[in-house]
Amino acid sequence: MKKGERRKKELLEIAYRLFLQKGYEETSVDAIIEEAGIAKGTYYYYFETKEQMLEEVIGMMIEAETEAARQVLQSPLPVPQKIIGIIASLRPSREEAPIEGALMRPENVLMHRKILQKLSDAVTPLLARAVEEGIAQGIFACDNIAERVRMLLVVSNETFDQGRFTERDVAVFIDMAEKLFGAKPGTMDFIRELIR
Amino acid sequence: MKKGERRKKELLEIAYRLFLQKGYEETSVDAIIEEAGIAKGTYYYYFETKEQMLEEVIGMMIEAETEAARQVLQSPLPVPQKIIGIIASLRPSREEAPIEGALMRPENVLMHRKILQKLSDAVTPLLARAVEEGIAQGIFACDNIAERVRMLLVVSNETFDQGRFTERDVAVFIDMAEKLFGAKPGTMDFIRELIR
Amino acid sequence: MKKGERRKKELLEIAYRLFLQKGYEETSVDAIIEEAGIAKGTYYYYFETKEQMLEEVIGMMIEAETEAARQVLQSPLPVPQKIIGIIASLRPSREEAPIEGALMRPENVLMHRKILQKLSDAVTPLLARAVEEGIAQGIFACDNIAERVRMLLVVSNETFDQGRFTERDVAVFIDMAEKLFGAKPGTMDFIRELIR
Amino acid sequence: MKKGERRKKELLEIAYRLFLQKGYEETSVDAIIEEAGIAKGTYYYYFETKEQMLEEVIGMMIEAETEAARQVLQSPLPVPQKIIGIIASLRPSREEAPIEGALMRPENVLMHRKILQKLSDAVTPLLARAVEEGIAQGIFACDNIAERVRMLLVVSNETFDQGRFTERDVAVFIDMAEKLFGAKPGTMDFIRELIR
DNA sequence: GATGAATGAGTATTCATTCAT
DNA sequence: GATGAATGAATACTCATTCAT
Repeated sequence: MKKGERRKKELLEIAYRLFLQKGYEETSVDAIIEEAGIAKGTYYYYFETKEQMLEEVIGMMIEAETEAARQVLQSPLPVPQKIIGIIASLRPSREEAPIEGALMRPENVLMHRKILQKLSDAVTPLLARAVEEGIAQGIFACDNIAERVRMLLVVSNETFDQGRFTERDVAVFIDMAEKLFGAKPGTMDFIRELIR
Repeated sequence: MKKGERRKKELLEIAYRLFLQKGYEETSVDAIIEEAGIAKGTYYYYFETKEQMLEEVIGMMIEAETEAARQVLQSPLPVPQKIIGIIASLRPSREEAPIEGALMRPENVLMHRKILQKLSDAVTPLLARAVEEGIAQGIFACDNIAERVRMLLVVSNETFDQGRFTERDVAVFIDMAEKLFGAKPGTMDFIRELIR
Repeated sequence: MKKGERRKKELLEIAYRLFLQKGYEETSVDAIIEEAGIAKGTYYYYFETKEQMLEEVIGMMIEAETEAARQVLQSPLPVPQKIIGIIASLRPSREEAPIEGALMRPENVLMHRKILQKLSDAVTPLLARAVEEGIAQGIFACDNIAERVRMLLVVSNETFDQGRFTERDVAVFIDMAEKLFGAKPGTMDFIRELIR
Repeated sequence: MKKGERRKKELLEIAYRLFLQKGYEETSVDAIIEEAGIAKGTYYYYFETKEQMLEEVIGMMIEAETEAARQVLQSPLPVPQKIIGIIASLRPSREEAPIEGALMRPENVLMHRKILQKLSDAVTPLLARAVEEGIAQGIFACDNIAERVRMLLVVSNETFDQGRFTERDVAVFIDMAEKLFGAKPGTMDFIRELIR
């Protein structure tokens, strides 16, 4: 990696952190360059606009997430665990940036949305493959796989991202996940442990 | 209603329209007062801050929506139709403000989110009552009603608000709705017509 | 004149002075507001953009110049004196703002050009009327009056605005002016005194 | 011509084109180097500042124009045709850079002015020689030749550069040109064809 | 109730220039 | 000869909010 590229990645990481902490709109270019200890011009040497930087930040994140998902997919875990594992890994705020609130705070809605959409697009085919695997193994039985996967993602995001969910939410989620994929009751019960 | 109140409501309606058209952040106080034909001072006589106005705009909307939902609930429709009817009425952009895109556009994500959350809070108990009715009638069979209702709302919003959904999305949605509430297959098939 | 209007005119005058001193492009909004002792917002309360302000500055100037020209036209001076008097009054840098160089300096070329064009448009009909008067009196004899007037204006501007002209320039100018309007040699000789 | 010089001339030509297209101020160094496919540093290896480059661009142009004028002067054309020919050749936008508008556009006023001034300085002596020739041939009869030549140049520039002139402008121009040099009426009538 | 003049901190972006390699 | 990363002062413009009248 060349000098310029390293610098750029460094900037992306700083920006990512600031975006999460204060929100994209609320993070000024000034704040970013101060944090990075560079001049205004240097910033604009690497990024054409602030928005373009956001795209790159998101792109970087997506790449990392999907890579992680690919790993899970290739692991020897049982299919249901794979699926839930991948879904669980999609919450960057948990592992990477343990900043309370983070993506769910109103200032971040825009970024959150963008990330979710792209992440969903990238991860859906991976999850679909896992479901097919499950069907082949007789664990699942369903059609319209991609649509079901996407629906599960949506519910998962909305239910768990807020950080505010009850045991009953989990119970319903499990019930729904099983029924979505036509699994036997109890197949997904392990989620209960996972989430706690 | 006194003169001042009327004026205030008028302002709220103008603001609501502008917020939908251009997004909350992108709508300046200047734009609002110009549209309303009033002076800056007058605006701040009625609203402490622009954000407070947003809250009131949302409040006004919620009230209208829940009132509509209450109407549906008291109607003599079959329970499944009631439920779907209420959910369908939650999309303000369709009936109230026929502005294409509107709430789903990125500028509106913030407002969208706020509205959805509050709307969901307000409407969930109404929907829950409908589900209970359905259980009493033997059409549904499930526990954790509130959680299930909320999940359905989430999926509905995410799936249909974007305006971009396929027949397969609808099929999966129907399947899921039936299973969520423990209804017999086919109970919710009427949705297919409704949505077309 | 209301409070706001007075303020606006004051700003226009300050800006005019600064534009002449430093050139339009080189005069920042910051410089103007500092000189005027007002806040950024106040400036933009009165002017939508800096360029719009330039238009207004120019408009103000044109108005003053043409008014002066009208005065000369109504005076009891001999026609040739009227014409030359009006042309002479068109050089704002001389009487109004005795700033050396001023309009002719490269930074001001743009403004200069704009002013000259508009001034020329406004003053040409006045001068044309004077020429017609001269024709009626048998002093002049020519056709295409407007075109001749405009040509005289052009030459006058280019020759005398630079401030660097010789006696021979004056002699040629006089000769040309006489011939342009078909006057007898010597009719315009008084210019020699005027310019010195 | 050495490698370095060739490169420099190439840069000057690119810059000249860009300056005409977008104006000097509006053409950034970045734009120039991108077009030329060189690095920032290389640019500053050849030119100390952007303004100095402008001077060189203009110098290059002047040289080309005066060379053309010299050619006309040595040609066997009748004197009036020589003079008008030279004047006509001074409009670079016509022959050299067929960019509509070009020099007359407000962004270019500065460069235009600089060019005109220098061009005028360089060409005046050549034109003066032509006039002297005309006097020797008995076609012209006048004094203060240099001043008259310069005045003609000024009028020509202002009248024809804008592209917007009427037949009457041409008529007045011809009349004035003849009188300026003391030529017989009709001597310059050929201009009418030339311009059409 | 209503006005509108005034505020000023804040924003993203531009660009000629430098210099170590 | 040539590179390209780095600079930082400068710029026009926005906008929610205040307050004396």
